[in-house]
Amino acid sequence: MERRTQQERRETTERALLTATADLVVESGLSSVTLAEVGRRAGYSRGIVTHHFGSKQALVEALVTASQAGFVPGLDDIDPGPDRLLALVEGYLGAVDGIGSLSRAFLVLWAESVASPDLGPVFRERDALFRADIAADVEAGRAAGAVRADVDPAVVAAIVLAELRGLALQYLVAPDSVDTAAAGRALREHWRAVLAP
Amino acid sequence: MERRTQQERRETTERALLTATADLVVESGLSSVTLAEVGRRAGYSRGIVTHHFGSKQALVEALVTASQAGFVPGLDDIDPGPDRLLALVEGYLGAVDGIGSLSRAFLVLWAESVASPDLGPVFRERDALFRADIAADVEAGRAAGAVRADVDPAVVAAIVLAELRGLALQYLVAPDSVDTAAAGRALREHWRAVLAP
Amino acid sequence: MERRTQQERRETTERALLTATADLVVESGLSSVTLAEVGRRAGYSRGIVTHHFGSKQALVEALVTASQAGFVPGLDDIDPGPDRLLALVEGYLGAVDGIGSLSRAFLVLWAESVASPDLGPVFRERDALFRADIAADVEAGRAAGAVRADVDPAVVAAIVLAELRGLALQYLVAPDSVDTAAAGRALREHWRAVLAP
Amino acid sequence: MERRTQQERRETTERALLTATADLVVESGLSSVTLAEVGRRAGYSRGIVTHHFGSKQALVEALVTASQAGFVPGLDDIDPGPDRLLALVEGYLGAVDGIGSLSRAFLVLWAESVASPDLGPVFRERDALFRADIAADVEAGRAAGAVRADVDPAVVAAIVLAELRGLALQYLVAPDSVDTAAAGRALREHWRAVLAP
DNA sequence: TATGAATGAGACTTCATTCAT
DNA sequence: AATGAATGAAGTCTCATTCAT
Repeated sequence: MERRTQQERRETTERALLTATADLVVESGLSSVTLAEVGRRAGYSRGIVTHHFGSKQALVEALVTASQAGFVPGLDDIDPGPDRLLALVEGYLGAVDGIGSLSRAFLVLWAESVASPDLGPVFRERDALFRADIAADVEAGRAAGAVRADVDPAVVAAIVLAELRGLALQYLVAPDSVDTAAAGRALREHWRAVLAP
Repeated sequence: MERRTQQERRETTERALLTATADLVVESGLSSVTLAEVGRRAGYSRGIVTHHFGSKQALVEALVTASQAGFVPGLDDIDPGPDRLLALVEGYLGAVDGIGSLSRAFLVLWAESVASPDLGPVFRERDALFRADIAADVEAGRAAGAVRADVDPAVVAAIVLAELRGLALQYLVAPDSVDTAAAGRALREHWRAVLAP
Repeated sequence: MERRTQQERRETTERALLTATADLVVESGLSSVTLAEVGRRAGYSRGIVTHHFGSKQALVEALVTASQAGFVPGLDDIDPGPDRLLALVEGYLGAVDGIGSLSRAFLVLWAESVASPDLGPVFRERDALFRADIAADVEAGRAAGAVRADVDPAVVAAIVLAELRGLALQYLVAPDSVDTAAAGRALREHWRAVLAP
Repeated sequence: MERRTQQERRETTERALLTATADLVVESGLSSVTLAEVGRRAGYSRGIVTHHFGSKQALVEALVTASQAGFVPGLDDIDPGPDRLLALVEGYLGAVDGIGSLSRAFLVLWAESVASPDLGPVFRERDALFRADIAADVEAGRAAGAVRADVDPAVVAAIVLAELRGLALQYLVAPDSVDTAAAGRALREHWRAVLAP
């Protein structure tokens, strides 16, 4: 046992608890995760979660926050427009098979949020932001003449969101059933062709 | 009050219980549905569900079975091939805004099955069948020269499944956020263009 | 086991639960009463209290209500005035050594309500009513010339309340330390002498 | 910041902790006082109480001891007899509205001790001493011919204890409901009249 | 001296299930 | 067929206590 400051101990423990929670969420869903099991999985006691987060609700909120990091690096460096959309599609699906616990948990929580009064609002808002970004890409393309005038940005946004989350979930629950990288390349071509003037 | 046979009374009650369960699943998710609440919502007492179905597990299984009816009528009359795929895409998304309680519950259960050891296998299998049907359409089209040779049927199947379920769920949780009928028409055009030789 | 209606079963059980709760409150105080122990003491299971009352709070409220019956019979037949006050004092203290579980629990709850945000308001209100009744007796006596003009009804009321509850509690916690019947007779004489014009 | 010895710092902290405990006891009762809240209220951390007192039990014992100081100054200078009793009654009730945290906590603890296996014995013993003092005053008066022969010292003692504690508690929970100073003067007159030969 | 991380016993509550009515 | 009384397993949360910093 090394000497560590209280601050370090706290951070180490909380990270371990979030990771354990993420793993359990992916394995069996949020509602069947128990605080005792999270503590045990993280290598601590039954009461550790309450000690650190105060309640299950607060643990889940911390997990949602921690899991929200987008997993396409470098995307923010690209200006809004069709190229950014194409990079997002291929990048997202290309990264799916290497994502960590937290990102896997994000996908599961997104699915479970569909009928959850607690999670619902959070993910509704996040989906709206996601769609707004994509719609902005389409709008920018139309304004620059790089995208056909008759495509509806809102419809494109909804379809892309459906494709990315839907494929990622299929891969998550049955990795052998779908080649996400190939799907990413295919979708890049689709959208390139469909959006081109 | 008409006279009815015992059989009829039983069926009426069970249908009411399944509908009540479906509504509750859509409202707040399967895990927060309680047998007492199902009975109350259906207009009966706390014990009615156990009396009819024996256990919660049996109720859920009955709901899953009852909710599985595909909601694109007439699809079985079309021969496998790209036309059937196009009809499915447009028909599915065109029907989304009019589906009943049971079909809405199916979508929610599908989402919740992602991390559920109980529901998971059932929906995994159903997804596989869905993809197989779509892949068969693509294969048939390739064999007949009506589809480009370089499209991968499995990739198309996974993408279409993602699009349909993903858009339906977006509509379910936020009806104002997506125009499913427009998305259906757009996707029909996409696939027509992408699959054409 | 006799046959009984559901209604009878429910009433029998609830009465048993309230009595068990009262006994436990007298023995060790409200805050150390557990629902499991109440169930066990009443001859039922751990979960029976929640089944019948829904929560500990509701059980306590039911106990407070059930324990509030005044324990001086026939007092309501006497008109307001000093005679009623004298009858109350002697009757109350004469009855103390024969009171049942519920009335004993009432005394304990009154004592515990002193610093309890939950019980406090209920007993504050009840004390106010008690004092109002006594003050009314004094007022009526003054109006009729049967009580000295210079006694303050509010002061008398507060003192009588203090005497009755204070003596009853002393008897409850240490029956050998105080002869409540003798105290009742003595107080009757005190008040007769003090109130007389 | 003055320099102080370790001893002084320790005493300052412990006094702050006892005062904080007393305030919390008055506000919401002993059983809902938590060590963490005591520490916080006193301006320290969660662990401070354990650090100084070792356990909750020890804290409570220290509070009971510290709160026991009688609050009628000068009483010990009067010889046993009816005059001392009269001075006690009027002095006690005259001082009630100015007592500090610790004395308020004493009253609350006395009430809560009614059904507390822990506190009970301590306060039983203290009540017995209190009654013995009063009974001694009555006895002394009878021996000196200053008190009627037919009064029972034990009965007087129990009644006086009931009156003082009962009125003090009424004032504590509802200061507007009782004028303790007026009650003190009234009771002094009562007892003077009742005890006189 | 003081803080606060970690533990675990024990409480309340929910809820599927069993069974008498 | 239907009700609802009773059970008990399992979860969340509180909190005194121990111990590292």
